[in-house]
Amino acid sequence: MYSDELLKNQLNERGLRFTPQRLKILQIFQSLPRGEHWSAEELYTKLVEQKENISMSTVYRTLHVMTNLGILRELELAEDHKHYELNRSSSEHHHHLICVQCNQTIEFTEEIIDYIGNKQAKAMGYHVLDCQLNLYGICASCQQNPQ
Amino acid sequence: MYSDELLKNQLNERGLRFTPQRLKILQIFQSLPRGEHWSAEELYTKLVEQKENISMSTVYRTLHVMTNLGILRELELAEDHKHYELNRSSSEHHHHLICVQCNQTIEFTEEIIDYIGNKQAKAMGYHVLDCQLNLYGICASCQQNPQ
DNA sequence: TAGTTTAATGAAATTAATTATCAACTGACG
DNA sequence: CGTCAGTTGATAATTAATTTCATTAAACTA
Repeated sequence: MYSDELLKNQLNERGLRFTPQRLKILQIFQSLPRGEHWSAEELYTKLVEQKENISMSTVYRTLHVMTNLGILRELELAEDHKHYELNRSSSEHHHHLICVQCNQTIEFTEEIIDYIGNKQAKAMGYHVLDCQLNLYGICASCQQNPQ
Repeated sequence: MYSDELLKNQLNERGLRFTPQRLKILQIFQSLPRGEHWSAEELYTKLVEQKENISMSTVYRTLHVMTNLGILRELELAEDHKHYELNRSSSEHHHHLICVQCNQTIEFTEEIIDYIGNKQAKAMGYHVLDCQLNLYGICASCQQNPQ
């Protein structure tokens, strides 16, 4: 889990600033159940509900900053917009199986994938931020009811 | 490699039609070097160059159809739009390592990933169309020159 | 092979997500 | 406390992608 201090340090190390808006957004993601991912729009709606005055611009900017710090992961699943979720530790880290017909999305954990991914990336001199295996296919139900 | 007949059969099986536009677009992807991926815009430009009268709507529609048939793979890499490439056989199948700072993209092959992905998907009753491992990180060069 | 049906196409209008702009504000740091 | 530079909010602008609909043409059938 990210503490306020950890977020502050991570931002300041990069010359970025620790703001109430960024903290609030991180806290919302931390409060979500494991595996739940939100769009920018959904996050904004939640902020409005909570009477937080954070603009849509700031929402988008914060999502980018936190993704580039490796705090959040940006998911491109079936929908036509991005989703974000907390980038959890390896044992809680998961991947996605997506039906291209009905958009059903199933999460699964397979630690060997992360191990191999990290190994590959490090071999190329990369500092890894996120490792995503996306499997696209047709679910059992859609195979029986085509179209 | 896809023959005209194979494309026609695959389309007709699903109640879809074999059209000159779809064939032409498949042929273009088949002519690209391994690993080269194009956006809808780039494909359209190529078609205009070749004096093919295919509309942008048809380009988008064809890309979707072929992705859902498993003929093409839809990639969401560093750029802000999708890229497409031929979905090649497993030994030529590759994954992507992307620098979130400079957008450098490196391809790599790791057959074990595809093996595990297929196993997982089949265990859930899925018919697999594509398996994509995306690794996001910061390349060696960007680690030295932050920002 | 002509006739019927229904999917596909092209052109234009439209949508939705995301990004850019810029003046005002406020963290970080000395 | 004061300065500097990054951040914010409001709005405008952009861009990729989708929808609409009249027309065209594959696929199938008699």
